[in-house]
Amino acid sequence: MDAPRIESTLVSVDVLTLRFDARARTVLLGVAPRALDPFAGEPALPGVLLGRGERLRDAGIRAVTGKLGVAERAVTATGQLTTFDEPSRDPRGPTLSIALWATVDPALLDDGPTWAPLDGVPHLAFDHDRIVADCRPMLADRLWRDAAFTAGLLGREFTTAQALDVTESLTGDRPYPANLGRTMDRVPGLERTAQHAAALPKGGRPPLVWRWTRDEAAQGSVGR
Amino acid sequence: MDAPRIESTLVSVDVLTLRFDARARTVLLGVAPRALDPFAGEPALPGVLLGRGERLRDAGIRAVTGKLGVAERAVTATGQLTTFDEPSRDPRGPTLSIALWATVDPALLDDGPTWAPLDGVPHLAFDHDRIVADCRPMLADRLWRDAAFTAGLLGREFTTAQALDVTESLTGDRPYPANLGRTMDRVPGLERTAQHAAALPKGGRPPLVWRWTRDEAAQGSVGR
DNA sequence: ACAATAGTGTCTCTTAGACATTATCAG
DNA sequence: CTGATAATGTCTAAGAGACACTATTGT
Repeated sequence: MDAPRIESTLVSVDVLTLRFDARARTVLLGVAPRALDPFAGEPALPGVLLGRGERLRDAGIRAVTGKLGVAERAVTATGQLTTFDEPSRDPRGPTLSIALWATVDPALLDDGPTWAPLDGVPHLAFDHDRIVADCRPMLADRLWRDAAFTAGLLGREFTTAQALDVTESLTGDRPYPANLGRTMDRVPGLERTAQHAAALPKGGRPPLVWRWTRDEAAQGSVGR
Repeated sequence: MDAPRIESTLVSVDVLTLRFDARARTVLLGVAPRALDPFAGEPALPGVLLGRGERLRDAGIRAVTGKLGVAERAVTATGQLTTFDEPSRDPRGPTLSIALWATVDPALLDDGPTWAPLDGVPHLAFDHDRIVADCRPMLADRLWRDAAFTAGLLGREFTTAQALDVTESLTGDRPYPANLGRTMDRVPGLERTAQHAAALPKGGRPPLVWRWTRDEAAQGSVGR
């Protein structure tokens, strides 16, 4: 390697980990208290330094598994958001932060990490408040337009009611069911089945089931 | 700095530099033959290694001024696209490439660099063919939605005909003038004036002039 | 029957797309 | 006047948004 070393910039990967809590009917963001200084004990996005030759996706999974305690197989999809480059964003020295998103399957979760509702994320270490604020519209924009993201968040099968809940969590307002149904009808690879899920314990008409025809999970393109 | 050095990944910045050629009625991409190995002599996107603590925008300007010979004040706007992380994309070793866009004012250009029409970019060094292919839709998507990008490309004032040319170059098909006019009417900060520009030497009705009310150039947000 | 939840038909308004027509220049 | 270029009125189709109404459950 003939390239400079000392002068090269460090690269970290910070992950906005999303999980849909069907019972609470909201999308949660994974945050973990920092183990080390700086900001020891304060909540932060899970992040790691990118290893030499490491893929962004691999580093992201390393962050999510290591700092959130999520099993690797629970990570259903990942993708890239944007890069933050303020030299002073890390007190240890100039460090690039490449923000990624990841979706996890709630069924495969151990307990332990902290999950905060997307509205109501606590104050975070570093510039992570800004990262969350800047990236939130990008996440909302991905819903129903990025199949890997949507499938990763909602799972292989889901009901119309869950789709409504996720949409409300991400975009901030709840669509009319008929309109969301039309939107979903136009999503490639998503199919409206004739099945109905079980009704809620409180009663009410059982909701319809939607299913991905292709395997939309396990894509999570990073870097294209 | 307590962070690892040898193991840190190198970061380069590669710039898709766009310039509108009003006479040729197309958008051109700046490419420069590489001075050094690898790929010496082959055309490539202008790129530099990111310095420690350097902002992405500054590195991008360094690449454009250094490798394309464009004056710094000719760079009207810059922004971020996406990051490419294949470890083998640079034969010298694993190097991240953060793709940026930059727009330059054609009036402030020296000659020398090579400009290729967006359709008809030659084969480029490294994985730059793929970078161009992947980023082109992102550029088309920015037009009329990112005021800094659009103003950077078209300048402070421009005609409807030029807007049609730029749209055709970026998106691949030419909108109907009436429809593009309605699109532009809805762009915040863009105003339809009553002035007409000079007609072409060949004759024809003189086109209308559009003007940015706010100073939309010189924004070029990178990293937000 | 009633409360709770979900699905659907349909009306309106906005936007996108497509032309045909009209307007203004040089020669 | 003719050829060239540009602007605009308008028709149609598609999509977004908003409700009202119907359907299916548990108690």
